[in-house]
Amino acid sequence: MTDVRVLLVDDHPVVRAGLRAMLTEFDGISIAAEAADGKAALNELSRLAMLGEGVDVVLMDLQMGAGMDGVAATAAIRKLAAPPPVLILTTYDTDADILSAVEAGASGYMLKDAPPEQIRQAVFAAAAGETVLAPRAAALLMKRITNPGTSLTPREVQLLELLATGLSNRAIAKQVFISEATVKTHLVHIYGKLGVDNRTAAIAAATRRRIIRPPGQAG
Amino acid sequence: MTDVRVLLVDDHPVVRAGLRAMLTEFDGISIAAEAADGKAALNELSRLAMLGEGVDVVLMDLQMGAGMDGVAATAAIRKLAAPPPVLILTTYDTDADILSAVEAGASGYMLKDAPPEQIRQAVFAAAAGETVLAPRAAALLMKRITNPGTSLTPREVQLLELLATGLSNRAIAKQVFISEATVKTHLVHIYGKLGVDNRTAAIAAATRRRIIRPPGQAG
DNA sequence: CGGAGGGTCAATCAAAAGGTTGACCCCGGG
DNA sequence: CCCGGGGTCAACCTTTTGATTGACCCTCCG
Repeated sequence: MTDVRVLLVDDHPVVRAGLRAMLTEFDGISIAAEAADGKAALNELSRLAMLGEGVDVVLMDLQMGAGMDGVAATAAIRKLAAPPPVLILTTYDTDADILSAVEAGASGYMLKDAPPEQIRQAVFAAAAGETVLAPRAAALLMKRITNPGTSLTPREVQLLELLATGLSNRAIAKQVFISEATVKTHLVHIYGKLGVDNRTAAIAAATRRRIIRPPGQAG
Repeated sequence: MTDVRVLLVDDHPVVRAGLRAMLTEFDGISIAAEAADGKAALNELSRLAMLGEGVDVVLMDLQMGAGMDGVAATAAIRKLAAPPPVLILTTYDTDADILSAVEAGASGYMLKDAPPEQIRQAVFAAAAGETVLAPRAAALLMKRITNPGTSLTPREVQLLELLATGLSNRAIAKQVFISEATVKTHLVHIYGKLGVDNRTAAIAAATRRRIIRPPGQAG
């Protein structure tokens, strides 16, 4: 049986070097190519396809500073003709990260602090078409299925965004042409869903779960 | 001339492997040991010292999930008898990270997305007792010197960080062992310096100016 | 048709945050 | 030596926020 051919996608040269060193030490795994962002990954895939060299697993970081991010890249890869499984290997295990990765079609979700042996097993499992999830990722998905009623409505997300810009309840009310009382009602719902009890904690929680962009970030 | 002996401190096996692979490829650098957190780093230093094997540079990550974090570890190392220079190699370049690292006695501050050649040069520079700073870190420190009046004090930055995690004034007070009154005093100063009038706006302003990392991001 | 869920608003009370003033300590530099 | 900046704390008061309850109006869907 030939090696499992892996495409590394990570914007940090250090991390790529680490994965390369780690994975090439294992029998049965070889690095087909590397890419620093999502676009480069797609380029590599098509380049390798033209050479007749398949990729068995894409090892993808979610957080990438510039260019196409991991979620977009995963979604794009899954739209290819014969898409290889995408195994997410990232630093954070937040709800939004996990959910958006799974939604985008990832075959697995592992954390970078996992021991090498676990990463090795995950690569083989993904190559074999199996799904591999870090414990927290698995737990989250279970919880989502059993208890789907906890997601924020578009309106709540909108208020959350305004909240994060530093506006007061009154200012938010004026901004969206509702009363301050209604703003309060929404905030209570938001706090409940996020499991917090004040606005700054809501911003922190929503930012961490990538429900909203970090305050003050353009876009 | 013998190799520059480096102690790697990072909680991610992948990153350690990457740095090891990257650095050992350069002439004149060898890896003395590795550690997954601050405590382990101190242990390694004392172990190597007993063997008569010095360490020329400690390459330290700031963000480490469990155990002693990078700042505490740096401070602890600088208190040793013949402390090796500590070169911070981290993901973020916020004011808070930079300032606390420099205060703790770091000899340099580099970002993980720096090209390998820059990291190599930084290691040699640190080993030679020089100070190496990423552009943003250098700019921040220059600004501190030329214009200290309008910038936040370390204490204020510290409170700002806690603020951004969603803590109440009382919770912040307990966290840093001061009274709630003092927290309020600091916040008033912070609002004045940032030109805002409430805590959420302060978080937004501080995040936008990269004084603090976005709320909820690991650190 | 009749809920269910989302959005709107109000009244009320309790808690937290914000603004102001004044005070004390410590340290480093003119 | 004294002054200023940073850090600490207190008392007081105003404003904002949070919690609770109850209500009305939509629209979508079984």
